[in-house]
Amino acid sequence: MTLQDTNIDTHTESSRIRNQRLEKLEKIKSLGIDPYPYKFIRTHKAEELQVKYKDLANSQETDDTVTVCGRIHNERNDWMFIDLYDDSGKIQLYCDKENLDKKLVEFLPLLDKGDHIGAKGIIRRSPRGELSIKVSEVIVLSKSLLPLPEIIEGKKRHLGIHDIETRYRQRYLDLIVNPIPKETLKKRAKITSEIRNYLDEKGFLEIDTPVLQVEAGGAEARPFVTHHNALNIDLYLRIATELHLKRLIVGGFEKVYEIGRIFRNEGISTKHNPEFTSIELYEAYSDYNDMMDLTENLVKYICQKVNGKLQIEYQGKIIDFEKPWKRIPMLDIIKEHAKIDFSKCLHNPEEASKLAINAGVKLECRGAPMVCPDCGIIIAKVFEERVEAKLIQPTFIIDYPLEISPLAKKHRSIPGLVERFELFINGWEIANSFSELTDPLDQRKRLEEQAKKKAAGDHEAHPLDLDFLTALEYGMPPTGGLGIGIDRLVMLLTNSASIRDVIAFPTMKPL
RNA sequence: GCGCUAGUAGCUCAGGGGUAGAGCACUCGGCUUUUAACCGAUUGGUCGCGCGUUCGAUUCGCGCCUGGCGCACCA
Repeated sequence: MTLQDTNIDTHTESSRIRNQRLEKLEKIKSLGIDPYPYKFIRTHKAEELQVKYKDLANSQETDDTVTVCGRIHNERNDWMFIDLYDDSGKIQLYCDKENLDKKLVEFLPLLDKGDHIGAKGIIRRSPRGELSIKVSEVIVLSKSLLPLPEIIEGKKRHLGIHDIETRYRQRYLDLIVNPIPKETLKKRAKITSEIRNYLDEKGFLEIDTPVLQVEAGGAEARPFVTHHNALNIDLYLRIATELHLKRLIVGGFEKVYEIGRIFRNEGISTKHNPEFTSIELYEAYSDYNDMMDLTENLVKYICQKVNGKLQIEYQGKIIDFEKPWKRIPMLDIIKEHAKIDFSKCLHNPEEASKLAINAGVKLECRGAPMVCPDCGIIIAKVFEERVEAKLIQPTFIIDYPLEISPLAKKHRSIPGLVERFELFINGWEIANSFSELTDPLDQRKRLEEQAKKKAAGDHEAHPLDLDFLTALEYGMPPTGGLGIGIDRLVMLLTNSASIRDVIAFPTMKPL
């Protein structure tokens, strides 16, 4: 049900319920009570009380007066018992009507499930063992007009939503009634804050770079376009933070990072949201080997901090972060899984495509045959098709073909390859890293190649960022760079099946 | 973008070419130390939207909308 329904259609069941609550609201106001007051001071949260009084015996009553506040989730015995929830948990309120102020007894039926209330009373444990507050005062803190969704599981009725669409579209409802989304988002916050702790400790500086850009570079992806009215120019939403962070290295910062939202104008799936969060970091005087160590240590640190252990279960699969992570050259692992040896034909696309086709890999892009693919693209295709899904345990794939890595430095000993790695876990690419290309002339050449592709209609080719090339010409120190997809890492560490579960408000088509 | 699948009361779901069903919620009454409180009664629907077939469509057909899953693209 949407608010529109309640506003426009006065004949639905939901509007009938809303009207009943509006009548209660009016009655509350007519008693001189503000149903939406400004502030409430509580002495305890629910969980604090549960801990503090865990040893209180059944039927025991204390002299301790406390105040609590939260949302009513359930009520029993005609408002004799109220289940009150705050963000720490539940506490039961007990309204002993025989000994309660008559005004309060009359006021209680004006409440509804979903209302926020504040209550004052003494702590007791009921004869059946439920810690309760025997209330002397109850005030409304926010009158709720719409009913919260409830579900019945077996014999238990409780707040909840089954409908997945409602959960994502009205996430506030999901968060009110389901414990898991709240836990997942808490863990996500923990993950990003621990990443910051880890990097800040190591002397990295977090710097924000522009989201609105004249050219969206640093990755292969289609950008979103927007318009700046005063300048009367189209701008792109960034698809990576790479090129600006590298400018900061040129500028003299030696360790920088950014945790930021990036935007890619692509399809939506359980693993893709149009806006997602990456962390990119750059460290001067380092190479991709250093980045591999950093990645492994960082992810292990995060996993330990968030889950308290290094073995996790993801959708039925055990993933072990503890053992040293494998580091395998891309060509070797292709040889292992696809029985193709590309090492002798890194400069011979005809031979490479013959090997791929013989092995049964279709060289197609969007269903159409590839036009003159170069070696790098062929190798990447074979890798994606034959290897990627098998990389369940954390694995570094190292030394990528040059053509698919226009921002990475050429391999120091193997012609045709670059110093690049990607980290795979559960068959997903989690991280991407290079010994950053710092040679301004080589970089210019490679971006000009990309520009040609772009001109030929490849929407995802890298644009030519002339200022970035100028920056490199002033001199960039040897630098290791790393990018990690935060959302997928959070999915793994929270056992979430869909990226929508780790994003508070995932992109949905409007109704 | 393609394929499969779903949409019926506030919630969870059943049904099926002939007046639209259940449980829970809501409202009312009873009861009063409950935790699914309990007992009773009432209320509640454009069966996602549109077109077609039909005497008659919520049901059958086609199209559309929205979601889910898978594929493709990608991270």
